[in-house]
Amino acid sequence: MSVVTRFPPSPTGFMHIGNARTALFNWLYARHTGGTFLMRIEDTDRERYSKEAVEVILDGLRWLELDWDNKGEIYSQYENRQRHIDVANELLAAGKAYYCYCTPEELERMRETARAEGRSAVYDRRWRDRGPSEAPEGVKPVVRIKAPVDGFTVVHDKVQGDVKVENKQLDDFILLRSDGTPTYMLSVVVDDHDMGVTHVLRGDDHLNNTFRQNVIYDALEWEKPTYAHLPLIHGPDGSKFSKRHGAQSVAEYREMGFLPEAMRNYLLRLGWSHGDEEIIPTDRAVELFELDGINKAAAKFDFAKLESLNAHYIKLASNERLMGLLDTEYQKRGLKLTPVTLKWIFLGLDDLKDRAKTIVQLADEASFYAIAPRSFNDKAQKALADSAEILPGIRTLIESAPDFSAEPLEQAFRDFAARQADGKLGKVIMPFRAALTGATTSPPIFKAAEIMGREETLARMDAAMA
RNA sequence: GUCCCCUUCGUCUAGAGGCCUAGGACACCGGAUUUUCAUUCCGGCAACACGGGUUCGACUCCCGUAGGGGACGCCA
Repeated sequence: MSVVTRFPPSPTGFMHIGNARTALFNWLYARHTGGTFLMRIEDTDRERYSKEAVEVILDGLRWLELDWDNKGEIYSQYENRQRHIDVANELLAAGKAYYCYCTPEELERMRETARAEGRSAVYDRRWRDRGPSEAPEGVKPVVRIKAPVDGFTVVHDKVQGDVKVENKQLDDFILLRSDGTPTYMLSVVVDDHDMGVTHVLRGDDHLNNTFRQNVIYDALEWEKPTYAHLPLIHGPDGSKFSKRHGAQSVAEYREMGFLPEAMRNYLLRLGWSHGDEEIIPTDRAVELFELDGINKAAAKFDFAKLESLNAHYIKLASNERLMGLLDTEYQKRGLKLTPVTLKWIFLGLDDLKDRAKTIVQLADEASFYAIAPRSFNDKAQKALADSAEILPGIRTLIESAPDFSAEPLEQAFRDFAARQADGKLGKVIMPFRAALTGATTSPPIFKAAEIMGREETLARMDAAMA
């Protein structure tokens, strides 16, 4: 039987990093097995629903390059609501579900009692065996399922193993609300069944729900999917990953200059492993991804490791792609690139990309090509001042160099340093670097000079000396 | 409170009873390379939560304790 997985986010307005990993795992498993990866939006909560919120999720998925099948169609839980209602009515007709006329106040009291008595099940099943003839006037009932009262239920989970819970911990939960709309618990089961989902990979926080969902599967005599509950991602301090830990949504990571393939590699290794392999590009991940490589314990998010992976993938990225990324980054900054500066950056990229951990950093480091320094930082000023007396000599060097390319230029500087600066290379190179970039750190400076050419180099030198 | 899950270096993890003197990666510290900063390369520091069992032998199996997390909605 072919594998069918699914990713069912609710449109909350942003794509949480944990959800992104869930999507990745579902996608990988489908791709690995040659199965199908489906997309469904859990949009039954109409108050929260908006088209924009859905788009945000889809954008996140597209950015991560996790494509879904079924010709790109997206299932809508809301659109299937009639089917969910029909199923509930079937259960009602079969005597496997019943109307419950409890008021919210009654329920609240039951909750208090349950808690006081140290029970986890809340509802006391008072309407389970009463007929609708006893129904109070004017109360709209909910539909509840008849869950097993005795014994225990076991969930066979691919990650957590066999998890056993006593049935008395569960109560007769709601299928249809008093306004007739289906609850999440019912809808997931029906949709998963109708979509032919064979493997449910989702966050650990759903493990408890699984017991309830299985009650529905059993009542309907449907075959249950294979479950794999993924451990959660925690913040660096071990608590739930929240705003104060930094970026929560994939969109923010994109903003910060992370590459999607780096995100995928990092997220994959957060909770999944294959021996000692660390650098796992996506095609390799598809080849290797098995459920038994999933770890059971929650993992803490580590920005430093993400950055190091990102640096790795930046080095691998083509200069053409990097140019595109830089272009959008500079647009955000309102910095306009001319055909000339564009070319300079492109030529400088081989040196630049070895140094950056993020696209944002890359843009920072490349920006001296785009704009001549308008000011000099403290260290640069000092370098310029310390070498004030030999600045004219450096200028002449630039002006008269017979071959304005990196190596001969460097040789000329070395010779000059030997003659005019007691052999101290730094004394001539640092002010030169400062003049060209406005800073005392930069990519190899003679290469940069070669790229910008004699004219620009001279102009910057003059500006620095002014 | 009740139920469920988890626990190896600071972090992500390898480890399926002897292969473990517990391995790798990131971070950190040192060194080499280098015109700067990086990169790269070499080296170092650093962990089986605790207590009981089982076994000839336990990081690996069992029980308990502690700590962490999750779930207990007419939300999803």
